Amino acid sequence: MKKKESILKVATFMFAHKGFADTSGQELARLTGVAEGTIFYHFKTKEGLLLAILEKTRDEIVDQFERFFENRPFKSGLEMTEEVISFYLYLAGLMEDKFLLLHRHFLYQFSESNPEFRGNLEDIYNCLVDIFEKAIVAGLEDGSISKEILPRKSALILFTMADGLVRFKNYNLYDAGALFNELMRACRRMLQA
Amino acid sequence: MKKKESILKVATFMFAHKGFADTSGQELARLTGVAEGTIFYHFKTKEGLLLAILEKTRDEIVDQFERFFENRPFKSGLEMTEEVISFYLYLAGLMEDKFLLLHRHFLYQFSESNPEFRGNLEDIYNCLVDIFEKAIVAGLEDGSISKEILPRKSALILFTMADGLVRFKNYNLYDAGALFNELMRACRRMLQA
DNA sequence: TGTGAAACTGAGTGCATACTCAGTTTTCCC
DNA sequence: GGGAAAACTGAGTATGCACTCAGTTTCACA
Repeated sequence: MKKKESILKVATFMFAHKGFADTSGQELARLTGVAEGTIFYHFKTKEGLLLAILEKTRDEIVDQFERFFENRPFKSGLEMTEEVISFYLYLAGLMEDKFLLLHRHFLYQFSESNPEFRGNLEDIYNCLVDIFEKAIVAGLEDGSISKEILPRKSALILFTMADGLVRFKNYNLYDAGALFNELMRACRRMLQA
Repeated sequence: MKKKESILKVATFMFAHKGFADTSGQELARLTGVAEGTIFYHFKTKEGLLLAILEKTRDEIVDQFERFFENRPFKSGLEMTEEVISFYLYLAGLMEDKFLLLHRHFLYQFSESNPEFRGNLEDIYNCLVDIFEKAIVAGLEDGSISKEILPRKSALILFTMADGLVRFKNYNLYDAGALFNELMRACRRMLQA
C-alpha cells in the first residue's frame, strides 16, 4: 500500500508542475523509487493514474469544506463570505499542487471525452461555488449583504476573484500576498448593504 | 509567404486547444496542407513556432488597445473602467484561440527558462493591467471612483475578474454571457465614490 | 529566357514513450 | 512452515515523435 501512495504523491507534483504529456512513466518511477511496471500494476494507464489523483483531490476538498462549516460561528453573512474567501486561499496554499493541477487544461480535455473526469470536476466546482453562495444567502437573510446581490452569480464572481489570486501566486505573475487585503476590501464594497 | 501564415494560424489553434506536447508536426502539416519539412524550414523548432505565435499575439493585443484609446471619449473614469472591461471581453471573443493560448501553462514553463517568452508575456500583462490602472486613475481624478481605491492593486483585481469570466467561457464551466451584467454591477459597486 | 535564391518536399533517422509480461519477492492466513 | 494471492520487477516491444537533408519547384529579376 505504501508504494501506491508514493506514486500518487509524486505524480500529483509532476502532473501539476510539468503537465500530463511531459510526465513520463520512467521519470515518475525513478523519482518515486519503484519499478516502472509498478505504476501500471496499480493504475492500468497513465490516464487512470490521473483520474485517481483527481478523485483523491475531490475527496480532500469536499472534506475540508465540510469541516470548515462545523464548529465555526459566523457573526454575519458578510463576515462568513469573507471567511470563505480566506479559507479558500488558505486551502490553495495547503494543497498547492492539487490546486495547480486543477488549473491545468488537460483535465478539462479529458473531461470532454471521459465522464468520470467531468463528474469529479463538477463535484469540486459545485462544492466551492455552493459555499460562496451559502454565505451570500446568509448575508441576504441577516441584512449584512445588499438586496441587489444575486447569490449564484455573485458567488461565481467571488470565486473567480479568489481563484485569480491563486493563479497569480501559482504563475508567479504578481506578489499575491500583497493583494489579499485589497481583495477583501473589494469584496466588502461589492456586497455591503 | 502564404504557407508560413497558414502554419501560424493552424498551429495557434492546435496549441491552444490540444496543448504543446500533444500537437505533432505531422498532424500540423496535414491540417495546414504543407509538408512537415516546411514547418521546420520557417521555424527552426517547435518551440520557435510557439514563440512566433506569442510574438504575433503580443503585437495584436498591444495594437488593439492602442486603437481602443484613440477616437474614444469617456464621460468619466468609472465609465472608462467599465468600457475597458467590456473591451477586454470583446477582444477575448475576437481572439479566442490566442486568449486560450495565454491561459495555457506551458507558456509559463517556457518563460522560466527562455527570456523571450518571459518578455512577451510581461509585455502583454503590463499592457492589460496598465489600461485598467489608467482608467482607475482617471476615475480618481474626476471623482467618479472612491478615494479609498488603490489603482494598481485594484487594476489587478479587476483584471482577474474579467479574465475569470473569459476562463469560464473557454472551459465551458458556466454560461459566461449570463454573468456579464452582474460582473459590471459588481465593478461599479466596488469602485463607486 | 536564364539564373540564382528562396520556398518547399517527404522519406529517413534516432530517440523517447506507454505499456506488457514472464518471472520474483512479499504478505498473510491456516 | 506452507501455500496462495497480492505486490512488485525491469527488460522488451511497438509506436510516435521532432527534426534532418538531399533534392525539386517556384520566384524575382536581368
